[in-house]
Amino acid sequence: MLDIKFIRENAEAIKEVAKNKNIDLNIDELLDVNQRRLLLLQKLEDLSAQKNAVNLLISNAKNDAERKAAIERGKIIKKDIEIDEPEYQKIKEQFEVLMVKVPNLISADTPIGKNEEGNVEIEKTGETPKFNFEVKDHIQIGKDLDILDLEKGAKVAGYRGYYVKNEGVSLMMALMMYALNKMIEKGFSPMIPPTLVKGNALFGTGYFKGKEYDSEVDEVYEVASGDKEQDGKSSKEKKFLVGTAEPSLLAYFGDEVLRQEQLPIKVAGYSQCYRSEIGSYGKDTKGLYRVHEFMKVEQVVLMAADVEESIKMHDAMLEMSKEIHAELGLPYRVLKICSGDMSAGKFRAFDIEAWMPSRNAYGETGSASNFLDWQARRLNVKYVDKEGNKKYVYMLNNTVLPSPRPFIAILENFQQADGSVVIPEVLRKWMPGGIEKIERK
RNA sequence: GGAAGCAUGGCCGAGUGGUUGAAGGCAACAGUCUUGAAAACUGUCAUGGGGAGACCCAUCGUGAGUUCGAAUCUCACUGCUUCCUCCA
Repeated sequence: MLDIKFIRENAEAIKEVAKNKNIDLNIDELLDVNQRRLLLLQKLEDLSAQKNAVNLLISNAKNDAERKAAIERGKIIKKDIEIDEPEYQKIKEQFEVLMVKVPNLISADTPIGKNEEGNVEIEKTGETPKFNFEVKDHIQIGKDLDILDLEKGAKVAGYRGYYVKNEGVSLMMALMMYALNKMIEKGFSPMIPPTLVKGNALFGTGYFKGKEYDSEVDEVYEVASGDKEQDGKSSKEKKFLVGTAEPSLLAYFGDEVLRQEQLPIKVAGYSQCYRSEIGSYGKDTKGLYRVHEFMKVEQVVLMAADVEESIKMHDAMLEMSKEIHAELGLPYRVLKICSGDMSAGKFRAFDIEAWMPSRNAYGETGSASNFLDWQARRLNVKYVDKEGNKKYVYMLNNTVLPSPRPFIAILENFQQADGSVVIPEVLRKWMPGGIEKIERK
């Protein structure tokens, strides 16, 4: 969300961003609705002022006649207010629906592009492996080593379901432990946040495109049955499954006023993640690449409102992802995300992609985003700066490691001629017995 | 499962129908004093919105209601706390 004053003063720039982000929004309509809203608001406020004046007359009346006359006048004003009030509510709602759609500006270095094809590769590191034997994909490797079972996954969980088994479990948990410990070393506080949350956490972070959840466009699961109240009835409060720890981690600070000395706040969350994958039915239908649930370590930062500093922090977070990929020995590349592939709230974003031999391509394994204060306005998270002013904090987030895709990359990149898979050295301390490779039984 | 209570500014906390947007304290900021700091003293200090401004409007968990007038009364909702009971 942006400030309406800012929108008014920068209408042309925002129109440009909306166009570049492929967001269907008429800024002129918003400004017009706002004009009408303000007109009505002024009228109502004027009536309220009259009413308040009459109230004062009543309490200071010298005699009964004076009092009675004032009371009568009060009643008339009240009627006028009751006529205009519903009209105002209506236009206010219209205004809010439009406001929520307004995109954040994009950084000067963000490439302009229509869609993901406009993303710009800014770095490519590591040798992609050459194999002198027939390369298998992670599905085959997983089956051969008895560490992955997709048939049973589909049987029990349906489309995109999966079971991880045996050393596969150790490997996946090792990835999570490694990522979490890495973040603790980097000064992030670890958290296990809730994954079943109220709508506001998802609205506040921008995962709902509108004010309310829309199952047609929002890639979020709504839980069908609410919580049970004390009286045994179902709660009316809707609950949702998060697609990342980010909403839970950021909403933790919702409606709070922090002190500048507390900033930056750095948190790393480990959570299960749920994605309905709406709108990607035909995509990546095989294997672990696109699944409905997985584990992930996510990092978020809340910091003082300084664009330059936030860009530095954003870059530093990307560096951590690069370090992790390098330590795992995965060839990777970094993309600068273009306007058309950026969601409404983002100011600047990178993806990191690891090499996946079976795809003969890089596949996304992480995404680092800088939202400036766009999320903080929705979540209402402020801080008091050194001069005593209240400002919205800046919020950034980045994938530290998701569980399935790096798992794919490891199986496929480190497969050996004998069918075994070598475990990256940094993960071995989390493997039972410290094993160096997963071998066929 | 039973019973009671609470929700006020960055924090704590007073306030039970009419200049209460709200006492007091803490924190913060500015100043005096000091070589500097601390202490002490003085002052400033809720948020959002409208207006060029004087100033005006809204907000005491949320929503509705009673009233000419609500932080204060009524109802619903949400959250929290305590006690008993039960279970680990």
